[in-house]
Amino acid sequence: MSSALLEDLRARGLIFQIAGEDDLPGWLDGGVRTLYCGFDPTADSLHIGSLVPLLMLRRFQLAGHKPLALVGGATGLVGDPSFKAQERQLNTPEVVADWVEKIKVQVSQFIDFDAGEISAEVVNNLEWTAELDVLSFLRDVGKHFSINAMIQKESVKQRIEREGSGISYTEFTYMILQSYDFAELNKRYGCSLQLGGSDQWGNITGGIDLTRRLNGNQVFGLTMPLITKTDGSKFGKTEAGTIWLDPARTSPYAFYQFWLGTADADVYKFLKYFTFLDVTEIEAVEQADAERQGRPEAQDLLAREVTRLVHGDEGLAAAERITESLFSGSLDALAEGDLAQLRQDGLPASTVGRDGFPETLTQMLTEAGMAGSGKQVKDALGRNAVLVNNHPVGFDDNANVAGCFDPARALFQRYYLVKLGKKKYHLFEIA
RNA sequence: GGAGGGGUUCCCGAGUGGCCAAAGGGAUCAGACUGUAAAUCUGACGCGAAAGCUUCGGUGGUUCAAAUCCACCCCCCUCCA
Repeated sequence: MSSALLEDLRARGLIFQIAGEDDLPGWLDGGVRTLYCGFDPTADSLHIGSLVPLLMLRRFQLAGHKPLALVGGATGLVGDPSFKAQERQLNTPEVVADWVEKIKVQVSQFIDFDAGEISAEVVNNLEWTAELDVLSFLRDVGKHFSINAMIQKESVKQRIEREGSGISYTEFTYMILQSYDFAELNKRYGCSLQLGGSDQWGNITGGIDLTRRLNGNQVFGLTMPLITKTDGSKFGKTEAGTIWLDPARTSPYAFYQFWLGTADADVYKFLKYFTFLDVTEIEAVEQADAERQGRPEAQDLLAREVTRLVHGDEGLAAAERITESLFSGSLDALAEGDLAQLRQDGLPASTVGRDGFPETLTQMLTEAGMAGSGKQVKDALGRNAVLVNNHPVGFDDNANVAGCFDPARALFQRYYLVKLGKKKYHLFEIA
């Protein structure tokens, strides 16, 4: 392997499989190459599961190649069955079109559009599929696919074999659509490499075959490993749900906290996956952490780097301000402006009128989103896990909301910082 | 179209007339221990502060009593045509 980029990716553990392995290094070293990775609009925002491929596009661009980010306006209408246990619910074309626009914007922040020859581009596969008619599709594209081969694909096998589920013709066709994308991008842009998660292997090799048949060109595929956690739980989900890239869905603060909570067993691996720090640098951090007893520094580094990548310096600053105030500073140190700032920065907060108090604290905290149900608040109250401006409140105080939010306890006459459990904070401004 | 199997609380999965808000596991939440980590242990886990209220694909019915029985309907899977 001669390409320095591939060496680096290999060292980061970012390469799972390569199609065309023998020729890929030479091809990459031979000049500016065009590559793509697709993102289907399954929501109005991507989540951190798409982060590795997004950063991957950037890694290639930094290495001197031209990245195309494909937003699946067409494939998003069909639904990818790869390794999915169940058939997916179809969204309306209007909804998908709306999501496409949002995801275009999101994807764009990771790649450079003003880089001359290697400027990135965003493309939408609806462009070349919208007016494709069924008969042409069947005759010109479908003819190249063998059902016998398709049902052998691991990605749809469980849907075909597993009792209790099934696969519609629609989803089964997804692979052909994606394959067609590759062939089309090859024709239009000379694109010859597709990146994707390891679950995309089948779709990618399908595209490679089709491109060879349709255009007579050799093209490549590269997949990244599925991101796993040592403890076996699913990456990217937390108590609060999915970690989104959209700050309106997951605040920079929550985002930062997510990375900060990475397990030791995963953190060095994640540094390699999710940051642009040198592998040697990451290894040095690991070494230093191992030699020092106690709290490692890697999580801080990871949280900082990734938050900056996704939310910029401002987002990072906001996240750090909140974290600093809540977890290391004392409340007394907070100035009035700080509290307003925390709220602005994305600390969960709400405004309640003093005469608008609900009957019970359980209601109040549940409504604020601090717990899923009153039972959970009740449990926390019973264990002294609820603090209002650092004063513990117990189950006896449940019906005494006004007492819990005693004006004498307020910060600056109106702020109450409520802590439930070890990590959940909510700022109440009592008007 | 025919035959068979199945739809249970977030997920998996028991439960075949009362002892069922429904076993068990997972996930999740809280506590202890810690490093805002992991592992472990403890508690909670339909909703409700409580009284109580609402669940077992849907609708009706039988019964003092149904997730469990009956009828019809919807959906999924397997095999046959």
